[in-house]
Parts: sequence; C-alpha cells; structure tokens
Amino acid sequence: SVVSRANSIGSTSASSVPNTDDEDSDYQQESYKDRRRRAHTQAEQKRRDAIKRGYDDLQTIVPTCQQQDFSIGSQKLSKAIVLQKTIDYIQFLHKEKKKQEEEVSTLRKDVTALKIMKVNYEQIVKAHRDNPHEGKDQVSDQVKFNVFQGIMDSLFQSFNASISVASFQELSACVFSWIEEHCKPQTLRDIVLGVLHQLKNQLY
DNA sequence: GGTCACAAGGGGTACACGAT
DNA sequence: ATCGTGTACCCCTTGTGACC
Repeated sequence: SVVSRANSIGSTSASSVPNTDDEDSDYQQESYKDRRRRAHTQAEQKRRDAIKRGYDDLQTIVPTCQQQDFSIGSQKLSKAIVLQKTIDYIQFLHKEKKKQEEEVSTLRKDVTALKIMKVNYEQIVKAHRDNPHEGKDQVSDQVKFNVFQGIMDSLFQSFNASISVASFQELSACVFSWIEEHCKPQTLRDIVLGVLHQLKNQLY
C-alpha cells in the first residue's frame, strides 16, 4: 500500500544512517518478520544490480549500442533499446557467419579445382622433361587448316541442310535440334576421322 | 535463497495553454 | 515571442508478496 511503502522507504533511509536511541532499540527488538523482509530487500537489490550490470555490459559490447550522437553525449540507452539493438546485432552476426561459410565453401571448391589443374600441369611438365623432343616434328599450319576446313565443311553441310531461317523462333528451334543431332561426340568423332582419312589419301 | 510480477513513486521531457 | 505552469508520458528504481 501507499502507507506501507512510504514507511518502508523511510525506514530504509533511516537504516542507512542510524541515529536515534529509539531506532536502536527498535533494531534490537526487530522481529523475525522484519529481519526476513530486510534480507529479502537486500537480496532483491543484489539481483537487480546483476541485471543492471548485464545491461551495461551489453551496451559496452554491442557496437550499435555505443552512442554515436555527440550532441547527446554519453547518455545511456533505455533497457528496451539495448535489448532490441542486441537482438538486431545477433541477427546481423548470424547472417555474416552464414555468408562467410558460403565463401569458405566456394574457396574450398576453387582449391580442389586448382589442385587438379596443378597435377595436370605437373604431368605435362614431367612428360616434356622425359621426352623433350616430342612435338618438334609438328604438323604444318597448312595441314592444320586443311583439317579445320574439312571439319567445318562437313558441319556446314549438315547445318545448311537442316536450318530454316524463316523466323527467329524457327531458327532457334532448328539450331538446337541441329546441335542435338549433328554435334554429338560420336558424330564429331566420325567427322574428324573421315577428314583425317581423306587428307591422308590426298597426301600419299 | 533466487526469481518474478506488481504497485507506487521519482526524474526527465514534450506539449498545451494562459499570462505578460 | 517568451515565460511559467500544469499535465501526460516514458523509463527507471524500490519494496514486497508469491512462488519454486
């Protein structure tokens, strides 16, 4: 009640500065109930101090809780704001962590790919070291061109036969079906073999 | 013994409003 | 326009009963 509260506040301030004999004698004869009440009040104060320290610590630790408005100075934020900012900051950290984990995953894949490339290059270097004269008797540019021309001619024939350019839509459809039909690995292999065979016959 | 919920009250601030 | 005053509101602290 209002009265009991007023009394208790009075007794609190008086207990911090005990001065009269009256109060001393009161203290001596303090009932069990009063002692219990005082202990309880003290314990509650201790608990609230711990909570307060927690909020102070949060305000120190959480970057967004540190006052940036210099016109306000070092004014304390309300508890509700400290809590909200802390929640926001934790969510931000979670997102950062997720982003970094994804980055690590991507980098791990890159490392794997680079390791494979490294092994391949080492094999090439080794092969070259073991047989340094390999490739010296390379085919001429003219022969290379003839092979290329032969392959392209063959592809163009099939392309020309199956492609219609009536409309863009039709062209797209034809190109896709041409790729499916005439650019299969087996077909390309046959074309290349055919061209090489033909050139061989021409040369010899 | 620790925690929670509640009521009461204090301090600070923004705002309306009348007096000057 | 300026100043003093009353009021509402927010936030915090404190004491205390109830509960585990």
